[in-house]
Amino acid sequence: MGNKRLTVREIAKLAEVSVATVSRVSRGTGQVSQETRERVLRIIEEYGYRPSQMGRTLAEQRHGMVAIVFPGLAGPYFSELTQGFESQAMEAGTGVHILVTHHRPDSDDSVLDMASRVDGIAIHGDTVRAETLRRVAAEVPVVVLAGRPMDGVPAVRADNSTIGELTRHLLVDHGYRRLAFVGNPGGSPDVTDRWEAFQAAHRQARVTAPRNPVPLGLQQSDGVLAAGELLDGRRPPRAVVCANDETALGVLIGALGRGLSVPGDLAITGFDDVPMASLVQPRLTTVRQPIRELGATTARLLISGLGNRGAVMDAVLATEPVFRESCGCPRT
Amino acid sequence: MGNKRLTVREIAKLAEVSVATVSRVSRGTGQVSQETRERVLRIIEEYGYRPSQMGRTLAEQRHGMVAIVFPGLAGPYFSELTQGFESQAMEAGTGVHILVTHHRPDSDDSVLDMASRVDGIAIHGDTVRAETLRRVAAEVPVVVLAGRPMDGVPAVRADNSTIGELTRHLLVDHGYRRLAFVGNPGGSPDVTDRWEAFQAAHRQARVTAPRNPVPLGLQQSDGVLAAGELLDGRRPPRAVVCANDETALGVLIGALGRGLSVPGDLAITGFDDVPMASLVQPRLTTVRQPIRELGATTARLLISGLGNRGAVMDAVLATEPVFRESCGCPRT
DNA sequence: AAGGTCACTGAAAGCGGTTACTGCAAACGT
DNA sequence: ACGTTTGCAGTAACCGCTTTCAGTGACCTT
Repeated sequence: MGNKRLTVREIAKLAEVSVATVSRVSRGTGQVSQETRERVLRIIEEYGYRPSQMGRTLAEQRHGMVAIVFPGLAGPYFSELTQGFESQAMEAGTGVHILVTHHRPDSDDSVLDMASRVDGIAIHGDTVRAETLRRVAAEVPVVVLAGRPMDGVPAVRADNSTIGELTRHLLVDHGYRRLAFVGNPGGSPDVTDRWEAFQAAHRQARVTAPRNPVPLGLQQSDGVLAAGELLDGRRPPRAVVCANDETALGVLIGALGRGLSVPGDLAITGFDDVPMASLVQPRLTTVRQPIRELGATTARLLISGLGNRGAVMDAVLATEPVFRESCGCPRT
Repeated sequence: MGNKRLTVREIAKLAEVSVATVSRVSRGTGQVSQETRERVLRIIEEYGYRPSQMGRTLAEQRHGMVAIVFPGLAGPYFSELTQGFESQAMEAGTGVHILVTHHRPDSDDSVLDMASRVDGIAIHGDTVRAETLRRVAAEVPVVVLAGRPMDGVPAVRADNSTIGELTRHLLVDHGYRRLAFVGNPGGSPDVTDRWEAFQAAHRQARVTAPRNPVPLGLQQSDGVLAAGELLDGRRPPRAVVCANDETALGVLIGALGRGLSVPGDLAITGFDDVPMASLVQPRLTTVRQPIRELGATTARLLISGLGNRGAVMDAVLATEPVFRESCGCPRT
């Protein structure tokens, strides 16, 4: 186990050729006679030689690898995002390095460090400080994922304003009053946008919006916590607009567990349209966001951007409201 | 953006010293006079020089990086695992590369490729073929995570047999008959173990076990699907033993959505004791598994094993049953 | 038959660091 | 006063691979 690997030179010696020829054979470039090629291949096969990536990287001046930086990876959102990103990277023959910050304060260092291990970095909104973002962008191409473009760093994001349509639907079409918003606007640019769209919809409908959101995280357990906070209080809301589906599902579980009827006693909406959203009872009204496409677009922009600068600077992907039963609409 | 980085030689020229001195200053080794050190540091600061990781790697013959290979990363399990692994790696000053296979057939290549980019690899059970595992282990230290040791490759795992205690509890203490098992034993060594412990408990209690499990994945949505399959059939089970908490929560949601009472009409148990397990209503009876510790132990074993061979070969972490209300026990 | 083309192969120069070894001057010991 | 230690800095040899450039026959052309 862990035997030291053979190098080109050793293989070259064994095959009685020069290192140049071994390199040509192993990467299939240049011309090598049929006979020599076979001899070298036999030796490579026999000794299980695989060229060292670090040697290759150093010589080629490229890593064949990009990184994607996340705050955390719980929940289906990041899973989908990664898949979209990876599938696209794979097509370009590029590896993907996933870096999770877990909101650690020293994670900015890791990101900086990463800059000299990859050819490009996609950074999820609000995972590193602006200063760090600039320094990283000075070394390698960077794309902001689910955030706003900044200092010439392009961004890819989804249209969060659609949550305003959902809010309008609850206020106007269903006539609900006293809505609550679950999500921490300070936590990510996405949630900031959504909270603002929620407020804007209230203004348009001339209904007073709640002064504060319920500033919790984006996981299902946060939704359950939010349900406790909202429903055990003395003036529970009539409807809850959640920053994402996970928290909406948490609120739903919390409400059902308390014997409440959804949407009868409490209407609930989410954002993302994860698989669970259409599986629960009642099915969740939400906003469909092309998460996988978001990841794929980011990867494309990042990888193509490695060559040519100054293409798309701010890709905003369309989203659409999905009306199901959790808001009070009849099943169609 | 993306300017080419400065090299040691350029910094050396700017600071009017040799590359050796720059290297000594930047890594804080060897002796350098106060005066020279300050001059070099000033230049480094001024030009924002950061030594290239790949140059360093090549010279030092170590990457300062280990990898962890997962089948996917949906759900809290992998999130916890990663955190445990990373926190431990961080203490050792080692970076972590996360590789997600998504069950792609060509992912074995990525894993092999990874072998020349890191100093060690932790591979989650059943994510790569045995043959691949051997080849990787021939190049770098490898630890199997949540799987069995193999061909001299050490493993770290949790004691899955405790699910047998839970099964016994349902059969004997509660006297339930007609249990179902949700999980695909072919999907991972963990589920294999759990399915076997489930069957063994039936034999011990002299109750006929169901012939087949409900072979679905480990995500919450799979649990909802399982609920559909089990509860809409003509002989629904009295209790469901799920391979993990996520599916158990899915089954719970499915059952509640159908207007069933849990545990009155259907008892449910899980495995993992994720945060949600104690938040839902009724709270979930499950097996507590030290997921974070599992990750941490794996990292420790992997990183320490880089130096000395032949230490622990099979670490089995203890687990314990957690009896709450979803199995039918009264709330304590 | 001389000159040119072509296919193949090897020697050597990097890529960006680290570090063993060497050199030099100043300080020290006897 | 002379040899020795000590502190500091530079030269050059790697680390594993790619690639340019040059060299060598064999084969064509006129």
